[in-house]
Amino acid sequence: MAPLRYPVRFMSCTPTKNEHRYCTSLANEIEVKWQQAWDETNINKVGNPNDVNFDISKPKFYCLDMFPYPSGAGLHVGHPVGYIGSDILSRFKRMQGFNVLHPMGWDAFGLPAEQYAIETGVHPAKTTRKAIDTFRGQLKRIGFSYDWSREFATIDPDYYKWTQWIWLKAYDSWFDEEKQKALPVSDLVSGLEQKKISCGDTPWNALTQTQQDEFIDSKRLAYLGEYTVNWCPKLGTVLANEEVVDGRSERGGHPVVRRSMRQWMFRITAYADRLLYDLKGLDWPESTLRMQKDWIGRSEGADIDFLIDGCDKTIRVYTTRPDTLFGATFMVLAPEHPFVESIKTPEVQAYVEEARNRSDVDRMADSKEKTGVDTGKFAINPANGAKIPIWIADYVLMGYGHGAIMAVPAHDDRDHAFATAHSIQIVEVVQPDEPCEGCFASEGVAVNSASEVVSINGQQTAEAKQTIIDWLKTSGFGFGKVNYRLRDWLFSRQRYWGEPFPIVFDANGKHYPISETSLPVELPTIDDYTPPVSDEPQPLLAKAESWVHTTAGEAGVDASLLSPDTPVRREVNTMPGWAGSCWYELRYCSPSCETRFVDKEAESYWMGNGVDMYIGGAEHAVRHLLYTRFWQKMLFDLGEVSSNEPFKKLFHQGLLTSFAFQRSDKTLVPTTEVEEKDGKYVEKITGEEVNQIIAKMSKSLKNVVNPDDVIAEYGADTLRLYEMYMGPLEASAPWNTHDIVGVHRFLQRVWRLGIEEETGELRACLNSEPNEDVERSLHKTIAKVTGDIPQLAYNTAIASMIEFVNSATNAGCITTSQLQQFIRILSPFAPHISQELFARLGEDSFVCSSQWPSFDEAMLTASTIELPVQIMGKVRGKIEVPAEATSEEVENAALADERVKECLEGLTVRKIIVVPGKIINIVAN
RNA sequence: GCCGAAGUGGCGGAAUUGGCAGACGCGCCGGAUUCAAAAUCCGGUUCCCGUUUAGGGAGUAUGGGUUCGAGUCCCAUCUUCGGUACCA
Repeated sequence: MAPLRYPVRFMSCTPTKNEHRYCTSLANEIEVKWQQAWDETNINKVGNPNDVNFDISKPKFYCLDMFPYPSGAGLHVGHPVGYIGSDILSRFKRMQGFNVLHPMGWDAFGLPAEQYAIETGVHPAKTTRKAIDTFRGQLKRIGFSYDWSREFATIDPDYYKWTQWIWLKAYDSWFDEEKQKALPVSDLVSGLEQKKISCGDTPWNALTQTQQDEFIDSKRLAYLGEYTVNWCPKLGTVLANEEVVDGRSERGGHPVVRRSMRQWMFRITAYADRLLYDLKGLDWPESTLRMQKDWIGRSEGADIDFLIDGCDKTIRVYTTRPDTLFGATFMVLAPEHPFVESIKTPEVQAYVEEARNRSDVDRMADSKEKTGVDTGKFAINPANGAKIPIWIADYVLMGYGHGAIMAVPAHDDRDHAFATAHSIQIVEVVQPDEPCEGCFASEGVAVNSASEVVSINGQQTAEAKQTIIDWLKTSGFGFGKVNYRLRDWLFSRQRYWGEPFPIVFDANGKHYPISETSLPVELPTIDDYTPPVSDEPQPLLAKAESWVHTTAGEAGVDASLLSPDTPVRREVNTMPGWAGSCWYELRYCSPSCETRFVDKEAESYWMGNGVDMYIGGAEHAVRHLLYTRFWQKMLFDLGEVSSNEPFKKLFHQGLLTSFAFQRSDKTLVPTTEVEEKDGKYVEKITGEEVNQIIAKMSKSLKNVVNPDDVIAEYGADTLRLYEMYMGPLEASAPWNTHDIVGVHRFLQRVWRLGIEEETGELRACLNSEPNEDVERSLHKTIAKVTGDIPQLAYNTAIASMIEFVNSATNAGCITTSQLQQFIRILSPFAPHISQELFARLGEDSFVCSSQWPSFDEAMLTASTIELPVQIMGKVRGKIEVPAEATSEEVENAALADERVKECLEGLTVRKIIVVPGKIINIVAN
């Protein structure tokens, strides 16, 4: 029975008495020694513009990793992939003379710690701090060159003080549509007072104080809005759509009700256009730009008002196809549409009730089957006066457009399915240019689209749209409209473990901000983390009663807003997990600044045109990046930061996968329950054959590899090298324990280039004359690595270094200077072994502070080159020519070649193609 | 369904603008070293035919096309992965 190939580990070297070989124990010894030395000398600490010894004339490079959520389980080998990538780039840039900002911190608010607190009563801060210590220890052992003096966690009061401060900024700002930017609320008020800004039909000074407050509140970038949530009274919490299955909580199966709650929102939709437009200037992966565009979802169309038959009300719909107005044979309202309340028939009420308690996910799950109910009411098509029935159906969503549509069954798949299911009339109004099957939803020529008031017959779709929009405008039935899929951002969470909102409510429910000087609003400690069971949504924080109920003065509300002894109630919702990660890239510039969220000068130096390289997983391609961009733009508008976009260049590292095993019914078998038999994988217990598949590393699959184990086995340098050698950094690749030994052997050969293994002394031949081939190979390798690193093409850079070491090994000698240069290009990848060899070669300084080697262009080309000769596209021979040979000389040399002559016998040469330096192709028949 | 990315040896992968397909590593095979093993070193390793050699043929998911020449460009199809999900 063969042993299982995975996850059994292989010893890199058998325990040996030879302590001078680069084996497990020596690697670990070297690594720990230098890590301590780097720590003690603060070698990776970088200053700021105003610090002494800071050379501001050097170019800057801000290289940022997406900071991790420190889970209790610690790191697995997938975590460091991106970090190794950014570390290599940072080290390379330092050696090239850049000031490099390369920080690390912790995205530390999060659900797991709160869940754990609920189960065990341990304060989330305690759990989280412990996890951070574990993570930090693991990261340090990999030898990353982070400037640890800049480390912080989002749960630090010193940090979330400023998260709260930024939120207050948003609360105190509004979006000026005309100027397309955020401005302080005070500008809005003075604009209203000076009548430069209108607040509707009633003049500003005729409004009551309450009306004025309401108007202002309706303009704030951070505002209170109504939002439908999944409330689970039993769990005492709001659940995400995916956590609700069939109207019950996924965990525990408790009933979930959908209800509207007043919650803090961000007016991100105001920035939709800018968030979309500014994508143009970003050096980001194309796929991520695409996803951001789709998420924002800009569309052009028209708002159209339909009169209701028999009353003077109208219902507004949004459509991207105003040209199909004549084909609108019915109207559909979302169940939550305000007009629905006025319809009291039992069928409608039953349908609405049922739809309300279906989550969005459920509604979409059975999207094939279109349910709905007829209201019995009619709307009037403004184009032709036709009476069309009004239906209610949950395929129309309240959250998009106006929650109402004009249904054109002939030219929309969903409307078509609905009309077919409910036997509603279908009228064709667009003719395809070429005949087609089924429902025709694209562009063509308008037909059946004429009435006394407007006609578009014969017009192409684009023209027809414009005609209808123009007519809508003149007739007053509507207007052209740009719409977005993006919605305002729900920023309240009914959790304990998050940033508290710096705001309080008086007895009337009116809100007052806490003054800047009283920040941070710290989380109170509570004894019991079990959520309150209640029908009325009550976040966990509500349990801290003495904290919640306080006075304006105690809470820190400015006395000019509210008298200090006024009783107030604190906001008991907290901010979502995204909050802390929306501006952390700014804080790293000056993490201990006490007077500002970021020191102005440090910010403009490091963030001048955004982060130069941001590396992280594609799973954050939409939300984190969009939210951070939004905060950045807000702060930019308010003059707080110098850059309009936070991340100039973005890179996604690939997912590190691992082997897992699947039964024939596709259920998964833990790796430990599988063994290899005659080249097949079988489940130990049953003996059944299982399939080897590639899957994410996860606890449940028991296929997680811990970096600590790999380091104990091979050392951190080998781990780093292996993870970078697996394939392109952006691609996913399966972890294969087998392959690690390859790069470990490479390091052993590197070691042997300099060190006599028997004695541990430097090799005698280091003082010999340089070998010409080795010298050429070195220059080629320096050129290759220098070119590959900025592109993060580490796998090919490593391959070329392996080639160099192989050729130097074969040559039998290398000079001190050659080895020293090679060590410098190796050092970003394998910093420890490089440092050790660097020191042994007699250098006092650190290799990471040395200069990046240069190469001689002239050494890259050989004096003679070998060219393949093709005849009719097949290689038939090779010729050797001087590198500078002319096409004619090359041609003659090719025709003179014996082997070529042989192959050309009996053929007539028609044409000869010479590609200089590449190939010769002879066309003959 | 829609959008995006990708399909290359036994495996991970290389091939910068169309120019010697399979660099480099793993594994495997053979050899050296060793009492033996491990480790290390050297050589070989896409497949098929040719007993060896010389050589020949096929080959980058599939089927077509453009070109002197295609992994690379164009069209169609299939598969896998990721994102998204009735957005009117």
